Order: sequence, then structure tokens, then C-alpha cells
Amino acid sequence: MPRQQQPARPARRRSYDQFCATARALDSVGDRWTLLIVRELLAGPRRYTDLLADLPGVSTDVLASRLKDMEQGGLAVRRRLPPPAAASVYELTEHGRGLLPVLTALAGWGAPALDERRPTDAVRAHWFALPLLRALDGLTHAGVVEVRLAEGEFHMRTGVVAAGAEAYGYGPADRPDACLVLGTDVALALGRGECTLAEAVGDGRAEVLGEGPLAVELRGGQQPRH
Amino acid sequence: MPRQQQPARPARRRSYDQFCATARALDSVGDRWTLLIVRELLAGPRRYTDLLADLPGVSTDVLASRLKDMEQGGLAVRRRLPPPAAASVYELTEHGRGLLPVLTALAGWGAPALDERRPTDAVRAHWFALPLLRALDGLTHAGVVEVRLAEGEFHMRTGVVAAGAEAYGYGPADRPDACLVLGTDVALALGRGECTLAEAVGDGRAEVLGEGPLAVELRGGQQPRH
DNA sequence: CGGCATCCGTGACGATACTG
DNA sequence: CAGTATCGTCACGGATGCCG
Repeated sequence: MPRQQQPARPARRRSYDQFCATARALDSVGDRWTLLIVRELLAGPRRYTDLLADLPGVSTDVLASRLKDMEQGGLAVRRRLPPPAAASVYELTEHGRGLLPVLTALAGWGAPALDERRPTDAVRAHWFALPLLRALDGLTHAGVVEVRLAEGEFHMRTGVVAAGAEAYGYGPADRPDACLVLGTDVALALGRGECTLAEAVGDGRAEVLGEGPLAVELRGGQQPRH
Repeated sequence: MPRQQQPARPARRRSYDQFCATARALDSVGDRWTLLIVRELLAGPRRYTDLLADLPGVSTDVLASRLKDMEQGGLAVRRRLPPPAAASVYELTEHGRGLLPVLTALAGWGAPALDERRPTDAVRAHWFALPLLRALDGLTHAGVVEVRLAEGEFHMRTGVVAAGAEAYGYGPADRPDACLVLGTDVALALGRGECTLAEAVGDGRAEVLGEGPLAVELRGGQQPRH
């Protein structure tokens, strides 16, 4: 009689029942939509409705259920905003932010599949953050880079990312150390590793604004490793 | 009229329909069991029945369906063995082997969840390969390490892994450069990054057999990076 | 309006049985 | 050995309703 469910109400989700680190990870984040919710929350705290808007296709009950699972799994917390705004946001815990390497690895592997944009495909600017984080992985200078694409803007943190800091975020940055203006095609090529940012700047296909050390490094003043 | 399915027979699988590298990756490998099948095939070619045996809980039709999806997605190929053995094996393509960083990242994140072994958990020796590969990531000497656990044996390739070579495999190695004898608890601690192999060898909780440069490095003759 | 809960149709999943 | 067939169950996707 396998999978005997004791009458506990929370009705624990289906497990792979394998003593394996990968299987345990997939027990937590292997369900449909979960890793994409993490991708959204890696950009910062978000409200339920905003998540719904940036995850086209997810149904309301599935999103609510996943968020509840993620709370129970210690991936995210629900935080009530101060009175002026009568709303609450969902926010990754440090454990949840630990999924960043998983997401960047997945993005690196999936980037070559971004060759054609299908007419049914949704787009958000910050979805380019994960591939670009990989492309700029070798930078020595830490700081915040604002990225401007035709699809919109986002910002990301270069260099060693502190444990408590978010790796990227929605919209423009408060005080960016550098500003990166890119076409979609260049962003895709960078994500695929087909060219470096220094090469794209040299070709005039990318533009770096700013004069700080990070901006200089982005332009190729110091070659990033590998 | 969303998601209008044209009468094409292959009935394309459900897609996230997002122009995002991560979403594209999950379109390919986001289905239940797929990444665990990849974990199995990363150890080398396997027959259908062997996969069924090492993936307890998967049903026959789901395994057949996933393998077909993986063939169609260019992740794996089915290869018929020469006449003596009237069977065929499934084998990862180079594209499929590119998922190794995704699997190691997932294993690294999931390793802390391996604190208790539940009575329903299945175990295979080679499931420890991914966390151990991470733990030995900084090694400078390339070679093949045979790992002996209470649960069984497997082997893995250290140093820079050539594109065509498998990162790990089932059972003992043909001609190992070093041999690693571990208890389960030490294997878990290594996977969690709680200690280094040199420390475990120093404590006598791990044993390294062999005299080549790789064996020396494993013992801590040269400290692995970080 | 934000944050779900409910209902329903479809399809994916899991277990078993069966076949070439 | 390597799957296909069948079937019951559950998860998913879409729409709508409720409630603070």
C-alpha cells in the first residue's frame, strides 16, 4: 500500500521519494510554474496581481496554490505592506534566492532556443536579466547596471552578489553605476555567448553610458575573464 | 480564441509561450520526470528497462512518452545495439549533456534537504555523483575517480570535462586514477559543502586509494580552490 | 481592487494488464 | 525486453463569484 496519506490536511504534494539531492530539489521547485515564479521574485517583492500579469497563462488558483507551497517550503514569505498601501507582497527568502544559480544555468542552456520569437510569445524586459547576468559574470567591479531594451528597462547587480541583495530588479535603477543600451538581437547574442559586450560596444551595436570604473570595464577597458 | 491547436498530429506539448530563455528551457525539460531521466542518462547510455528500475515510481507509459519527447527535442537518441544484444539504448546528445550545469546547480541547492532519509526513499549510488562533482569542482588534475559507497559504486571525471565525455558513470571505473571510499554521512557533508575532502581524509572519515597526482590532490596535497 | 475559492472540462499522471 | 492499452484519479487552465 504505497503513498499512504495520513489524514493531515495540508496534503503534502507528490514527492519523487528518492534520496537524491536533485530529486529533493525538484520536490520543491519541480512543479509547473514554480521556477518561473521564482524568476519573477528574484527581481524583488511583488504583489499577487503583478505576478499574475507577468506570468501570462497561469491560472489564479494555481498561482495561489504555488505561492502557498513556496511559503510552506520556506522559499518565499508573504509580507503585509504598511497601512498606506492596503496590500501584501510576496518575497523570496534567502533559501529561495539560493535558486539564482539554478535559474542562470537554465537560462544559459535555454538561450539558444530563443532564435525565433513566436507570435504567441509574451515578453518582459527583466526576463533578459538572467542571460545577461551570465554574460557579465566575470566582471571584477561591483555595482548596479541599468539596462535599457526596446522592451523596457531593468537593472542588475554585477560582481559578487551579497547574500541579502537582489541580483536584478524591475525598472530603472535608483543610482546606476553604468547604463547599458542594447537592441534585442545583441541581448540575445550576449545571452548565447556568441559575442562579448566589449565586442558589441566596439561594433556600435551596444552603448555604455557612465564614466565610473564599472562603465569602463563594461566597455572593455579591462577584459572580463574567459 | 487562445491556444488554437492546428490539426498537426504530434500535438505539441504545452508551452509557456514566453520569450524567455528560462521558460524555453522549461518547455523542454520542465515536465515531471524529465530532469531525472537526464540525471540517469548523464551516467551513460541505458536501456528502457534499466531506466524503469532506477526511476522508481515512474509509470511505463510516462517513461516511454518522455523518451519520445526527449528524442524529438534533440536531447537524446535511441541507438540500436549490435546484433549480439537484441536491445536498444537511450543516450544523451551533446545538447542533452549540456544540462549538466543545471543538474549540478539543482543538486547543490537540494543537498541541504538530504538531512533525513525517509523510509520510502529509494537510493542509488550514482545519485551522489552530482553533489560530489560540485564538491570536487576546483581540482586541477584531470582523471577518473572511482567512488565506493555503502550503497554501491560509481565513477566520475574530474577536472575540465571534455565535450564528448560523460561526467560520471555507473559502477566501478575501468582504470581509475584514484579511488574514494566514503561513508554516506561524509558524502552528504561534502555535497552540502560542510567540509572539504581534505578535511574528511584528515579526520579518517574518508579514504583515498592510489598514488597518482590526482590521488595526491584529493588527499589535500594541493588545496582545491575555495 | 486585491486575493483568492469554486466549478468545470481537458489532459497529464500512476498503476496494472497485456502484447509483439 | 520494450513498450502499448486501458482506466481511475488528480492537476491544470479558464471563467466566474465572493469577500475584505
